[in-house]
Amino acid sequence: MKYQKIPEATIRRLSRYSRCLEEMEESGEEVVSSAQLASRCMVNAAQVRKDLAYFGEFGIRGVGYHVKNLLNDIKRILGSNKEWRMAVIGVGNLGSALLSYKDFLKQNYKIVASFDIDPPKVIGRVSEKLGKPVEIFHVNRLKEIAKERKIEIGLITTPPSEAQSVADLLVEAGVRGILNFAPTQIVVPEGFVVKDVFFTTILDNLAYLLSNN
Amino acid sequence: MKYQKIPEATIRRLSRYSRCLEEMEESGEEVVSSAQLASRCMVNAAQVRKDLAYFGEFGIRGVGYHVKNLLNDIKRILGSNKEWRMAVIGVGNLGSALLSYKDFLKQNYKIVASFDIDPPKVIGRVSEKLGKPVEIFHVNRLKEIAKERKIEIGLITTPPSEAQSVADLLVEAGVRGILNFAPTQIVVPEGFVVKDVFFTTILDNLAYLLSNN
DNA sequence: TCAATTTTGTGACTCCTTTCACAAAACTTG
DNA sequence: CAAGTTTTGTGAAAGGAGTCACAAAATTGA
Repeated sequence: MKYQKIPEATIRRLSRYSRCLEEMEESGEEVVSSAQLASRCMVNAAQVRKDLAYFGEFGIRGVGYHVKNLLNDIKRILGSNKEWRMAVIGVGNLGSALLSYKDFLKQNYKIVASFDIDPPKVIGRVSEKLGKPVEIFHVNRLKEIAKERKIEIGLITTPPSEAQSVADLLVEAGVRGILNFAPTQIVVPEGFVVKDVFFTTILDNLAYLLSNN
Repeated sequence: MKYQKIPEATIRRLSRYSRCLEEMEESGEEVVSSAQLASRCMVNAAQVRKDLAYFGEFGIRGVGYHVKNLLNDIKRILGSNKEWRMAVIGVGNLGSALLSYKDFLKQNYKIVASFDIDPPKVIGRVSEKLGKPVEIFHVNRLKEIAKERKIEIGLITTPPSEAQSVADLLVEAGVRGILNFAPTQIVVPEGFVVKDVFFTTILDNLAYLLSNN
């Protein structure tokens, strides 16, 4: 295998494979072929093999892939085998929903702090939801707490008007990854990564497909 | 302009242009060039023009595009000019956050009903949040209410274990569009459309980028 | 009115992604 | 152990998507 640039789409699919493999592992399946995994993930079997080929050889010809091993390998590739420490900034409706979002716990994504301009307002509701409540700090302590708690990813769930200034704070605090739920484009320096989650963009997509089919 | 298949990516970008144009309209800008719009949306100027060219000619050579007209045209193309009637199924933390999600109101996406297995549990919290509270029905009334209220898009925010059966109900009720927040693959017949919003998939993406840069 | 300027719309090119097709490798069975 | 079967890994082909570069169209100003 020679080195090549890895397509963004490949990474997205790896995450999908990872999820499917987890389900398979839970239901006790030990070996899986590229064709089985592909049909489960709604992709082409050659695609599965090619995606994996970017990173090495993981299968046994004539047999397939060991579910457990492949899952580990994919998680190692994605970097989702380690625990990622996250903070939520903006503890409104969406923010507090994320604080108690169960799928984060199953995967290795852990929210270790949260921030708001008006911290006390929601403490009660959040702590009642979880076994171990996530503390809510005032935003002006973001830099301090982010360093202290080694936060690596920030989830921005503020109103759009505040998103860029929160992003600036995160950058200043050295938080290199941002998941932006605020429906506005934010800009960060080289070396930092922003991924947007814009519900209305996805709805626009759906609306287009529904209008034209 | 001859007919061509329109790339999925083009549709996503149109939604982005739409958002930028809205901001421009609000700030009183009347005319915009492809270069300006492009830099604002972080894409190539030729890309903007090509995306639009799939659907016709909207600009004036030597001048640019009229913000207002272009915005209308794009919304018409996307189908986001009409009001879309939606339902939330699964009124947990995420579901109720969506019920009071402000950006839906600004765009033409309206939640007109919600469903849960245990409807009364959250009524108080939801209704207190909004001017006009969204009613919560028992899931077994989904088909009935969906038809009555002309629901076109369903937002699935149940636990993953229930997602497929909820999708089946939506299909049965003739709800053609599904936005799936439950972290599991769901299957629908030809003619129905599912878009997934998997937070952990996006985090996996982020994790990969952070691990390898 | 006409030359200079601006900016669109688009054919051609390049680059990237997916699919195909088959040799190579491992396992199975008699 | 050898022939048959299965399934991987991968070069080559096909298919899409993004960028470039320029003619065409509109405006401006003298």
